[in-house]
Amino acid sequence: MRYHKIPDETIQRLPLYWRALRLLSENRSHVNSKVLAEIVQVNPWQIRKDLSYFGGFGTPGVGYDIKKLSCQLRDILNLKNTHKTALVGVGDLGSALLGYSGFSQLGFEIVSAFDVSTKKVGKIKNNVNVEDISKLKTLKRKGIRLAIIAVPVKAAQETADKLVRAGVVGILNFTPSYLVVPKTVKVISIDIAMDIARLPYYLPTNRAGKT
Amino acid sequence: MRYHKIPDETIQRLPLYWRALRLLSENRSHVNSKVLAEIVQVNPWQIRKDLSYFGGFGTPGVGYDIKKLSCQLRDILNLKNTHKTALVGVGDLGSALLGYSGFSQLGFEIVSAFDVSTKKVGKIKNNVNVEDISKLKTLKRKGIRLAIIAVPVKAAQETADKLVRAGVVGILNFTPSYLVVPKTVKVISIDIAMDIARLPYYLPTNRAGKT
DNA sequence: GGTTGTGAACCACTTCACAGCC
DNA sequence: GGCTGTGAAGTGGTTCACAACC
Repeated sequence: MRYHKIPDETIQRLPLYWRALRLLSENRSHVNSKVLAEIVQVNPWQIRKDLSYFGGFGTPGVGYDIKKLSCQLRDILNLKNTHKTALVGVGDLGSALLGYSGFSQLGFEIVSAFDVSTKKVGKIKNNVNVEDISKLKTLKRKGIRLAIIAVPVKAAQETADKLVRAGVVGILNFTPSYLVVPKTVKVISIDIAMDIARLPYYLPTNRAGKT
Repeated sequence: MRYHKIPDETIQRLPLYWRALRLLSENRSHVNSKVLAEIVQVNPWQIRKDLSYFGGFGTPGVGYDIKKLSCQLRDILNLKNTHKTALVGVGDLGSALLGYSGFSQLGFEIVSAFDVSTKKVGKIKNNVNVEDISKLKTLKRKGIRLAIIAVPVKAAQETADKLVRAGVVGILNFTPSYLVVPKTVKVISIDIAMDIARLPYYLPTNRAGKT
């Protein structure tokens, strides 16, 4: 019954559990679903169900061994070894991402950066040398299989195509466009503008609009 | 039947429709659900259902008037007038957000920025004066009701509390923490790290793990 | 003929409830 | 007694199919 028809929603919650466990591990050795549930703001049975998709990690009457569960989640999420990552587009957003500690904490290491601007190529940012976009082909040789796209919208698909040709199998897309890629390549899109755009909907106004 | 029990998922899709319509409006005056569906990568009947929650905007046999629908979506999403917004935390991320054109395109205007660091206070970034965090109280007087939190995790809840006290009713939270706020305040959290963390799960490996 | 709008059917995730285990 | 793991029930968003309309 393992690894079979697991809801995407479950996969989305696993990192939350994992992060909570990391914090908990500083103070205690065990946790039950009720306590964990409160931290990540979901129901206890949701957590138990999620974890049960991958097998029983807990002990009835006791709860979950934090160290052990943490390790197993890390394994499931495939975060055990560090992932060398390339960044394409070193503009405002790209630069911010280069300095973003969240990546390294999760085991991502931006080892390569690319841009089209001759102004940026050759510069060194956060210990990473910015290369010309034409050097993308070298990714395969370097064993880099993950990439972050932080280029202007119009260049997004083209960049994705190049990355796929360079052997990239996972893409973090920060542009607001749907990328067409082979089924073997996984794209996760982060579209900040679209998240932001729905905030005003929920604000108190003269309208009746509410959930 | 208007404004009653509308799925959150629908609200999340409306901005996508809106953006697609903006692009389409440059070339044509009408669009049907099939074409729009292809652009935003959802099913035609999903679009029709979503729109039907708010009333009939289309014409059978013809489709949707792009200008009209666009305008109506903007109205539903409450994006008609610009929203003055405050930014708290002018670090890497905060700075990137200050230069982010996505905000202004949606009608958000960052008119005020705050930080605790004496190094940053007093500086001017992207035409915005960085003030000391203690000046947050002035938001109410200035009529600013939206805020972006881009501070370190530990300061997140404290910042949220201050913002609520200063009359803020909508918060964009870029920190990885659950914010406790009154029910009248809407928080939208953007947790980049958690989106990123699930990418490796989908990568082809020795494991059997797949959806 | 083409397309919308929508009640009904469907399906997938969530929630429940309890057997099983410590 | 306390807590997990899970089949079964419930719920709500998605998909369908077709009547209504241009």
